[in-house]
Order: sequence, then structure tokens, then C-alpha cells
Amino acid sequence: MPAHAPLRRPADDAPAALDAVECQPCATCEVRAVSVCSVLSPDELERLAAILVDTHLDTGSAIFSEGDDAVSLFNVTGGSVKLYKLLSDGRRQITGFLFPGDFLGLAVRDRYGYTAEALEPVRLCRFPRGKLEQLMHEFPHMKDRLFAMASNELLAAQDQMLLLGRKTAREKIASFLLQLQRGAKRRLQPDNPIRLPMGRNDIADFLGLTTETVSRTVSALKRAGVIRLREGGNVEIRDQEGLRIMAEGDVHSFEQPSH
Amino acid sequence: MPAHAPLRRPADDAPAALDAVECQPCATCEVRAVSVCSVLSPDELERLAAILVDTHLDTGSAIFSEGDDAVSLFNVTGGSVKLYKLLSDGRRQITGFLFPGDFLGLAVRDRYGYTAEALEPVRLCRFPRGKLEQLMHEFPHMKDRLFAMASNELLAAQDQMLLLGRKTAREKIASFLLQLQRGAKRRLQPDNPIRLPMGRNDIADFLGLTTETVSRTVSALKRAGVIRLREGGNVEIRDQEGLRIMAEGDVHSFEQPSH
DNA sequence: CGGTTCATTGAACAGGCTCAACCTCAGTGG
DNA sequence: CCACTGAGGTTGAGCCTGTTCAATGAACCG
Repeated sequence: MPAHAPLRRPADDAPAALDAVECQPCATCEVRAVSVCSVLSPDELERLAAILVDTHLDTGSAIFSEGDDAVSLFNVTGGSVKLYKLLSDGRRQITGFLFPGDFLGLAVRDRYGYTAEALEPVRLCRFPRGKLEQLMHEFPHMKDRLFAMASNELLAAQDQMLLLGRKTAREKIASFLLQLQRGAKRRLQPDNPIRLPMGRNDIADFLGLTTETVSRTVSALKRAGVIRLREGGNVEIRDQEGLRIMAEGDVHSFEQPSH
Repeated sequence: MPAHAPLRRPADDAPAALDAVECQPCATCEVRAVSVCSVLSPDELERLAAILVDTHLDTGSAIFSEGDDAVSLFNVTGGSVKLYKLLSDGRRQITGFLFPGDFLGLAVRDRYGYTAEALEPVRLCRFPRGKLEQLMHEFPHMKDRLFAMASNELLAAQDQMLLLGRKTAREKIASFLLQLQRGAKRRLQPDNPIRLPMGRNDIADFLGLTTETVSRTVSALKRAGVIRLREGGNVEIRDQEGLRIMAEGDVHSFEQPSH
């Protein structure tokens, strides 16, 4: 595994640490400004803090699985998460990656429609569903905020459908890199060498490709000088405009140095 | 190479197609029970009726285009609609088909993120955005209803991503037919010979295929005795279980009525 | 009738997949 | 300190599904 991004957590042992965090979970939250909580007054935030459980999970742990009773909703406060659906023979489609500030469980009936799994050590605020719904009832502007977030997700899903249904492998990879970059920029993280917390196989299952094709295509972009691989598998975008054009598929050819 | 589909302009330029508000648009509405309006009291319904404009459009008319100012939201009351996004070279992805009872404009910022076009003569309630938002403010349960509808759309979008990214042509066609059937059943329309208001090309652009592949695959299903083509291009499902198995995969196909 | 549009079918092609080998690197234990 | 291991990543060769290109058929409509 690549080096785990260190997660801030109190130095004590587990139970004590959990209690400490629960006392002031929001006060030290680094993503409050970009998540649901940003619309809450101090009083409201306190009410919200009273129902949340600060949760830490290791790489690969499932937050919940498709078909589970949807008893909790979550807000990602550190690390990253992948969401996916499976076919019975094991084929997998990753429907999204979540990063700090993202809300998890917007589209939910009584059972989760997909699986959520930690891509790296992850920190979440867990909200019991009933209690959160009660709070949303009391704070309508919080519901509005979640509605707006759901709308944005829906627009993103439509972009992804266009990508999956109609883009070539090269366009998919280029779009994906730009998408990660925009996300990082939005949450005020470094956006030129971009961090890729997911492996090639996850990228493939997100883009509707195979790992081999992802690998080959990334190599081709590297060879063309559009990107460069940096330490930890991070990616530096060297030709922003070229990548943008490539993502939209305007350009049909640019020769590859044959050998 | 950019063979853009010719687009007739929206109703503003075609006053003939736009009827005046009916006296009692909701009283005669056949889909009230399955659309947003179902949660409104008679008084509230009256308020809603006061702001809507009953609109009729012909086949091929654009209801709005990607990038337009999002000034109106719509409720489909008759006919059907396709939503799509385009790439600069004309490649198209249809992100959804709408039928009576469906709401149009849930995922909207200040501009529409996709184009909506009538598949056949269509009837819509048009709501000026500001006024509808005002009403939603007054009737929170209506906002809740729209939120629930947006959630369902999001779940459907995730299913569609799985289909686009990971299913074969045969699985796509089978899934599509079953999806249409479920939709028809939900809105209490005939669900065995299913009506297909869209052409092969639209189906192809919805499933991430070409018209030829759609045609060939439908022919294969026909040859296998799973379906039969009826008058008007409608489809009779002759082997429900076979089709379900063909659509494949979804082991967790726990089906829930969406309302 | 011709004209237009859409659906179907066939033949050849190609983008991305499958299968398989090899490489890199971190972790582990001798 | 180095060999071994295992997981993930890269690269190659051949193949297959679905595309492209092209021709024909069917339905509709003035």
C-alpha cells in the first residue's frame, strides 16, 4: 500500500480518544466550512454535535454494504471513500469517490443501494438516521443544503453517464484527472500535483475500463508529456489545456512517438 | 462529423404550440396521484395551480437546452420526454426518459445542465422557478416530496452507471425493457405489451450503444422468443423470467415502489 | 407513386478486453 | 543485509464485442 495519509487523532488509546473527540468534534473539524454544517448556527451545530458519533475506519473497511438497513448517514471529515455496486458475477461499478466535506447517504431508501468502503483511513461523523431527520425537520435550511447537495450529485451523475456511455478511454482518463483536480481545488487542497488515493483497479471500475487500459492510457499521457507521475502515485498535470481538450474529445489525434 | 440533431426551438418562438392556461388544469389531471401534487391539500393545490402554465409541445420540440437560464421547472402530465447531454462532436448521451408524473428540473443550478426534448406530443405544467420556490417554502412537505424524488433519481442514476460501465449489449437491452416495464406498472399503465415511444437511436444513446447494435440485439431477443414486436413498435415480453436473468447481475434486486 | 425517415442486416474493422509475463516496491523474516 | 513474498502496476499479443460503413427493407406521407 502507498503511505497512509496520517489522520489527526488524539494520542490517547481508543475509548478515551473517542470521548475526547465527542466533546468538541466540530470545533476542530477542518471541513466544516465546505460541508452541510456550514449553514448551521452555533446553537444548531451543538444540537448536531449531540447526535453524531465520530468514527474512524481503516483502509478497506466497509462503512455499509448494499442491502444493509439504512440506519445511519455520514459526513466525511477525513480520508476518502469509494461507493460501488456489484453484479452477481463480480463485475463492479464505482459510482463515486467521496472526500472530506462530502455527505454520504443522500440517496437512500430503507436500505442502502450501494456499498461504501474506506479507500484509506477515514474519519466520519455518523448520524443516526431518525435523529438527523428530526433535526432537519427543526432546521429547514439544513434540509435545503442537503437538497442542494443531492442536486449537485445528480448533475455529477449525469456527467458520469456521458463519460461512461460515450467517451473513449483517453477521454475518460483525462476527464477523471480534471475532475479530481476540480474537487481538490474546491476543498482548498493542493490541485496540481493531484493526490490519487485510489488504485488503478478502482479507477478502472469507476471509468468502465480495465486496469490494463487505465495503465496503458496513463502511460500514453505520460509519454505525450501531458502529465507526469510523482511520488506516491500522485499526478502532476503539465499541460492543463491539452488535458481539457482531450477530456472533451475535440481533438481526434495527436501523434504518439511510435517507439 | 458533427452531425448535430436538428433542434426545433422552444415554445417561446412557437406560440401556436402553446395553449393558454386551462381553467381547471389540475381537476382533470390524470397523473396527479403519482406526481408531486399528490401530497398537496386542495387549498395548496389551488395555490400551485395559480402559478402553473399548462403547456403543450410537439414531437422534437426542445423544452429547454443545456446552458439555458433555468427559469422554469416542469411536471410532465402527458406524453414523454428525453434528457440528454452532447459532446462537442455530436456524440450524445441520453440521461433519462420522463413520463407522466415525472418532475423535470430537480437538478438545476442557474442554468440547465442538459437538454430536454419532447419524444412525442407532450403536456407539461410549467412552474416559474421563483414562484415554485416560494411555494415550497410555504409547503415544506412539498419540498420533502421533491427531495424524495431527487433521491430516487439519484439511485436510478447509479443503476444506470452500472449499466453503462459494466453491462453487455444484451444485458443493457434486457435491463432497459424491464425498466420501462416497471415504470409503466408504477404509473398504472399497460405493462405487458410495453410502449416504446423512443426510436432505436434514442435507445442506443441511452444505453451507450449504436442503433445497429440495438437493432441486432432486439432481433436476437426476438429470435430467442424472449420478446415479440407488436404494432407501433411496442414490445411484448414473452419470457419475463428469462429477461430478468438476462438483465443479470443484480443479485440485490430488491424492488421497492418509489413512492 | 417518389421521397424521407427509421429499422434491419451484412461485412470488415478496431478499441478495449483477456490472458499472461514481468516489473516495482514494501514488508517480513532468515 | 538480503532473499522471499505478495500486491499492485506495466507491457505485450491476440481476440472479441460492439462499431463503422454500406446496402436493403419497411412504414409513412405529401
